[in-house]
Amino acid sequence: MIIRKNRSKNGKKYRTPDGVPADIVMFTLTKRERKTVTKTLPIRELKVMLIRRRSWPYAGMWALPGGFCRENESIYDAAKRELKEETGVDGGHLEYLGVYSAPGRDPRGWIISNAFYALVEEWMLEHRQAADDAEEVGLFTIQEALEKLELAFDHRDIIMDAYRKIQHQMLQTTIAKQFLPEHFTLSELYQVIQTVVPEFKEPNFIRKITSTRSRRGILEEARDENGKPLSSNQYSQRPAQLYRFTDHIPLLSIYT
Amino acid sequence: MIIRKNRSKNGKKYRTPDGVPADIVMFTLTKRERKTVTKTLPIRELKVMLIRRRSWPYAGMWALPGGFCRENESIYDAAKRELKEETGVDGGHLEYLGVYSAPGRDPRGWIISNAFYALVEEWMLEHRQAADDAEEVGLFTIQEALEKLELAFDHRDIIMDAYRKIQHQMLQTTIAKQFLPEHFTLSELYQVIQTVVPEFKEPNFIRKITSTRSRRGILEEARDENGKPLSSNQYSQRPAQLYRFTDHIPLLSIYT
DNA sequence: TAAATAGTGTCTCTTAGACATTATGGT
DNA sequence: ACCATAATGTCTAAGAGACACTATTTA
Repeated sequence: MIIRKNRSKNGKKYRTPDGVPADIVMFTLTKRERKTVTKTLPIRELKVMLIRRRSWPYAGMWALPGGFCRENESIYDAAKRELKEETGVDGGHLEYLGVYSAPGRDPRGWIISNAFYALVEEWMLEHRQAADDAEEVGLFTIQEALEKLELAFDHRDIIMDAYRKIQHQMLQTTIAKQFLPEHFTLSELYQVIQTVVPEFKEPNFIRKITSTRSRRGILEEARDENGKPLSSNQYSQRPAQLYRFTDHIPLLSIYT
Repeated sequence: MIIRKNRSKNGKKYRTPDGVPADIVMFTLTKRERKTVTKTLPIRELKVMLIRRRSWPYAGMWALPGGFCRENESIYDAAKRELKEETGVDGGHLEYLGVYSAPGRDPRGWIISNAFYALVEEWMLEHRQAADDAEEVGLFTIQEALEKLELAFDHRDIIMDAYRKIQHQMLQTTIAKQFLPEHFTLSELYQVIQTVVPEFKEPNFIRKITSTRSRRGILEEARDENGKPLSSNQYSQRPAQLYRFTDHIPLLSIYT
C-alpha cells in the first residue's frame, strides 16, 4: 500500500485517501403472476442486486455494485456511470444515501465510500446479462441479503441503511411511483407500499386516499383525452379506476 | 498541484483525491431579552457560524469551519474534532448532511467535502474567542449569510441545503429539543419552531399538542419528585406548565 | 385594575376507523 | 349463480379550526 501525503497549511504532512468510490444499493420490485383461477394482483417482492466479487479482497463474496470516482466527475455522476457499467441499468431513480468512512473498512487502503440507492423497474434489468461481461449478478430479497449471504466490506450496514431509508421514503414521499406504471390502481399502490413496508396497514386506504382533503392532491384520476375516467380490469373482475401521481408531495409535521 | 495516481484492477491508473474534508454548518439559536415593561419571551434568531479565511484560496472570504479527515478517523470523527478545534464547541447535535464533489469546487485540487450540520446552544459558544487562535469567527442570520456575504467554495449551496434540512427536521423530528432546556413551556417550543420555520402557523398549538391522541407521547408534563406539575413564570405573568420531550418520535405517512 | 400571557369552552365541519352493503364483470 | 375485487354507505368517536372566554400573575 502506497501512502500518499499532502501538506496542510501548517506544514504538517497528511496522507490522502486512496480512493472515493460510489456504491449502489439497487432495489427493484419483482412481479410474479400468481396461478389462480381468477384475475388477481401479481406477487411483488423487493429485491436488491448484488455482484459476486472475483478478486481480492473478499473474492467470491457478494458486494454492492460500484466503483471509484474519477477526477472529472461528481460522485453522483460516478454512481450513475457505475450503475450503467455494472448492471446495465440506465435510468431509474438514483439518490444519495450517505458516506461510509470507518477506518479499516477496506483492506485495500483508506477508501471512503459514498453510497447511493437506486430504484429501477424490473424491465430495466432485462439486459443485465449482456451488460455485465462475466460478472455474476444476483437479485436477492432483503432478508436473503442481510441474513443468508456473507457480504463484502461494510455492505451489510449500507444495505440496512438503504432499506430503512427506502421504507421511510415510501411513506413520506411519492417514490412509490418508481415502482408503478404511469397509471395504476389503488390496490396496486397499496400493494407496492406494503411490499416495501410490511407494517403498513390501512383498511380504508381507498377511501382515505380519494376523499380526504389533506390527501387530495397527491393522486388524481387518470382520464383519457375526452375526460372520461380510465379504468383497468387487468387484476380484477370489476374494473378499477386508474390513478396517477401528481407532482404534489404534502409536507408533514409531528406538531400539526 | 501534485497528481497522484492509483492503479485499478484492470491496470489503468487513476488519480486519487487530494483530500476529503468535513465542513460543518453550525447553527445556534440566539436569545436576546426584549426591553418591555412586563415579562415576555426573548427574541430568538437562527444563526450560522462562519470563519473568515486567512489564506489562499478565497482569502478574506467567509467559509464554513472544517478541515481534512485523517486516515485513522471516520468523517464523523473528523467533523467532531474540527468543530471543537475551530469553534471551541464540544457537544451538541452533529449530523451528516451530504457530500459535495462537483469537479472544480476547490481550486486546491480534487477535494471532496462531506458536510455536517451542528445544532448547539448559545452558551456552548461562550468560549469561542479563546478556542480559536486568531481565527475570526462570526455569527450570521441565514439571510445575511446567503444574501449579503460572499462565501468561499460552494459553501452557499451547503448552507442552503443545511437550512432546508434543519427546517424539515424541525417539523418531522424532535430536534427542537436541541434549542431548548430540559424543561420548557409550550410557548417557547412554539417560538423555537417558528424561528426555524417561519411558515409554521398553528393557532391551537397548545391544545393540539396536549390533548390529541396522535400527539400524546411526544411531550410530557414536567413534574417534581412528588409528582406535582412544574411551571414557570419566567416569561409570563401567569405561570405556564413546563414540558419535556419524551424519546418518542411519531412516524408520519402521506397516505394515512 | 390594566396588561399580558396561559389555558379552556364551545361550536361546526371533517376525518378516523370499523363494518356492512352494493357494484361489476369473469368463470 | 357464484366468486373476487372495487367501491360506497353508515355510524360513532375523535380531531381540526375558529373564536370567545376565563385564569393567573405583575406592574
